[in-house]
Amino acid sequence: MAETRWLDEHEMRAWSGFLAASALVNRRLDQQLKDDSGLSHPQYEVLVRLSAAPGGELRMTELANGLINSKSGLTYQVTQLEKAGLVRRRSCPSDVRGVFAVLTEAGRARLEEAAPGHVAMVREALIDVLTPAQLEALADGLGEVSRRLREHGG
Amino acid sequence: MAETRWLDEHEMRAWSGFLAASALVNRRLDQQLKDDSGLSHPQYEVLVRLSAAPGGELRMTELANGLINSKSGLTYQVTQLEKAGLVRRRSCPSDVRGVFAVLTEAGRARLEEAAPGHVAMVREALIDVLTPAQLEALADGLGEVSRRLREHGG
DNA sequence: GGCTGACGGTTCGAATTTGAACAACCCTGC
DNA sequence: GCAGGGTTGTTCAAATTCGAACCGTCAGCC
Repeated sequence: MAETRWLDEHEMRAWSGFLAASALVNRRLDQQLKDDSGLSHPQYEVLVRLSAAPGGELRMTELANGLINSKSGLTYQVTQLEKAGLVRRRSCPSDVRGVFAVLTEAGRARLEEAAPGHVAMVREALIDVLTPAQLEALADGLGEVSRRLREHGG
Repeated sequence: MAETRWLDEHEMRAWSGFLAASALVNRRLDQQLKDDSGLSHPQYEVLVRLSAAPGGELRMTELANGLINSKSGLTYQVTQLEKAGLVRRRSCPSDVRGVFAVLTEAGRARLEEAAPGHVAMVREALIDVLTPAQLEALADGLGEVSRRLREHGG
């Protein structure tokens, strides 16, 4: 193995900033969502994805891909959402194994109710803190970072 | 309440990039650390902070501040590290309530063993993917973001 | 001295997460 | 047809997380 290239001061600053911001923003968002509308951040994410999908439904696998948690974590969250009546399961006609998660009316309503507060918090915690240049650097840089991790890791 | 200012396309790109990168990088790091040296990311963080502190020891509260997890989470992790012999607890002489977490020799050794692989992964996943300009924007922008969240939230 | 309020760390129960194991199913090539 | 290999979603046990409650202690103040 090659000699270790340690992080210089610049790199270290970026790394710890990223690490801290990542943890703090996530925590703050989860807090806000739970207090404001009784949804966890993972649950909110599921609802958002479903609402953006045609017909308000997605296969479990598609939902898990590029999402925060593992397959089993998704099963759990969808079950929770189903108990709350915000989502229901529908089996796929062309593939018996397949399962669609479908956004219910109540789910869409709940999402629309939660969205404004969520967006406001996203602005307050992250977006409105950054300069336009930083915003663009973040979009480009972190976009590339996640693209690579997605490819390389499944 | 004011009209909701939704995210425009630029802002949305930055936000989802941040969200995805945050989750993916964290997951990848945890994976690498666990496979490579049997430490979780939170545990590694604790060791790093201790090793950087004078005397290799810190009060629990100081350790919890600006760290990823809650007080009780820290208690748990320190207990785990103590079981593994990488850290030990020492009560504070001037304040009976206080507890120091002290890095043991084994702990320092384990950290030195784990560090190169960890840094390599940090580079691969994040640092080396970014341009110098992006790196600086990240350091400045996210630094400010976490500073504010720390102040405003405890 | 004794009261009051804040602090430091742990304990507790409940919720969530993960990877591995599993069962059922699809598809391809023969 | 039908064996083999990869998918799909769930189940399971174990680990981790959090917040709230808690106990002992400190500091200021009368």
